[in-house]
Amino acid sequence: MSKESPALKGLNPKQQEAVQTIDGPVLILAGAGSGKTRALTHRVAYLLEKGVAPENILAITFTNKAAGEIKERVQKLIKSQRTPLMGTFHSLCVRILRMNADKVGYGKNFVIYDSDDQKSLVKQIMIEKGFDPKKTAPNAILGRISWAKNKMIGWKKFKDQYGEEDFYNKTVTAVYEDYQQSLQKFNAMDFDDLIMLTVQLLKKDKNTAEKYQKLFKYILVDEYQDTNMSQYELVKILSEKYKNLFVIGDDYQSIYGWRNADIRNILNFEKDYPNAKIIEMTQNYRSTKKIIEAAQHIIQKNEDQRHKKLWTENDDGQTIKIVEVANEREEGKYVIEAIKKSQGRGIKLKDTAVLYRTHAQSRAIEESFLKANIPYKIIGGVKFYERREVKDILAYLRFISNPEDIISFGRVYNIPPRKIGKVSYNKILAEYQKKIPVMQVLEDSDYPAFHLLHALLKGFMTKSEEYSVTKLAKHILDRIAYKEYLDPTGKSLDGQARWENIQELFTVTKKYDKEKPREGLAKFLEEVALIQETDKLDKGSDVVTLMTVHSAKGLEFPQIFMIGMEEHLFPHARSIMEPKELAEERRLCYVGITRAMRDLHMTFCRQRTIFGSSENTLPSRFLLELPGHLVDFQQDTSVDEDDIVYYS
DNA sequence: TGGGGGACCTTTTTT
DNA sequence: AGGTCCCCCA
Repeated sequence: MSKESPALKGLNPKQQEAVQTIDGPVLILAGAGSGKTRALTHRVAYLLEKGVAPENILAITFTNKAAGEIKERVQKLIKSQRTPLMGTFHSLCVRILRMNADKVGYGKNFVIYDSDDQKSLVKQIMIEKGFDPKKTAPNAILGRISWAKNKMIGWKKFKDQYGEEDFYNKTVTAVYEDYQQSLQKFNAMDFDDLIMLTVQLLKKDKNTAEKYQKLFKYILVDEYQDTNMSQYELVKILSEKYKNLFVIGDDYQSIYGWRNADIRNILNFEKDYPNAKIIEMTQNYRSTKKIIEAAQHIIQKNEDQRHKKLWTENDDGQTIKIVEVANEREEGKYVIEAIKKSQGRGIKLKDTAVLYRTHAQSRAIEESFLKANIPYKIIGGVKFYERREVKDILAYLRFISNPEDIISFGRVYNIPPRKIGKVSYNKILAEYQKKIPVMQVLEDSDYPAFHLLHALLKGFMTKSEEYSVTKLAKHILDRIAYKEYLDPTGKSLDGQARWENIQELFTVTKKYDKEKPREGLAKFLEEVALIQETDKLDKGSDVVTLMTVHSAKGLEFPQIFMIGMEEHLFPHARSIMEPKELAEERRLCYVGITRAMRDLHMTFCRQRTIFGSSENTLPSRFLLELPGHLVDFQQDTSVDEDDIVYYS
């Protein structure tokens, strides 16, 4: 080990190899807790140390938070004025597209639609085209469109390939075309477009492609097992010139197949990049031997994986607690009691996370925490940026930023109520189809309510040229009397909470107040569109974290509770029929178990309330697979007094 | 026009 | 059980 190199300090031999192999394609198979982030960070530092210019390094991570952390840690290792470009696939693509929007037929101030916006647009199109959104779920259509985009199949190609198939595909074909053209007309992109359009751009325009290929001499991709085909293509094109491509991941932790991630990207890496170097990192630094062994038991049943064995020098540790309870309330009680006991052993609340398979489980467990007065935070669920009040104000800002955005207008026109109903809105929509801008329609109308709205919005647009984002947002709230709209009496708890959410939004807008007004607004809207829930997770406050297993990926906690370990819930009912999906549930379970450093509790209920009615349940097959010497089974026979339990 | 009330449908995971 | 959608009345 070179003493001079801080980038190589404190690494095991495998990690050192990963850091030092800088030329050509490299695949790191990094088991859970094997120091993946560490290897990535040190590799960036090592490149800088070797004199590679920061702008020639591109690091793609799964979340913006991960990017931020790596940035921070790199700076601790090596002092550099400029930092390499680090971010998610989506943020990288936005960056490229902002500079080249005209080349793909968009204006450079395009907006990004979230799933809500997508859904309203699809619904609108379905109705126009005479499809019944109740018969064919808009989400199903969107799922198919997303699938196509992830496979780089645009609407024309989709029409050629699937346009004549079954009714479902015919519907998708019809909607897809309109959907895509509407997006372009609105100057809006959905998440999948960001990647697809970037790849299309680079394929079409060799000069642009070459520019980025020359720029990104060293490319690093984290969580490679969760990349989809369009992302795979993007990476392939960008790395074509220098082929200094470093990917890191773990096929055991591939849990985004439903989002069209393709596990074959990691399984076939050396086929795609023939002289690739492959390094396995299998020493785990996170968990006890028992936890590792349990995880290994779960995962080894999967075929079609790169079989590797995780090992650790850590202690044996405690046995895993498996707990049977009567129902969700008892489950909550068990979790609370166990947490209280663990506090006695010096485990802090922030050292603990409760993981569940579905968001629907969060409500019951949340109630237990409320009742016990133990502070907690929930990651995900109804996300901050999807809350009604936040979306309302964002819709105003988005429409001001981009008056073509009729979906945002659809949110704005009658909030708060100003006597413009669906009928009037449809008139505007009809005019809009004839390519008359919304603002024009409002102005030309002889309906007074339209004039008022026009004046209001026009005023906002003028102010947006001179006001900072915060000032503009406050101005809007003030002018539309939003606070009064939320809570006319000032007494409802709900209204207060909503108003507080809006106040919280200002902590984000403030970051952009120093920018030029319009630019600050655009940047703010962009951050909001791409932010992730786990990005907000800060280690500061001493509270228990509640989240789905998916959200827990990449995190670790001394104490983990996996609740609802029941058949049909985990593995989920929707996955049981399909071996591929079942394999993914298994990997998800593996991810959950390997989040735990020392203590792991897994609970299951005999009965669970599903859609309001109580159903009998069976323990998860995953629990039954754990060998006896690793687990400590505990049956909680106490029941609520009015619960009668039948259990066979 | 919009709010209230009832029917009905929902729950997988999210950038 | 809870949210959403739709219809009808004021």
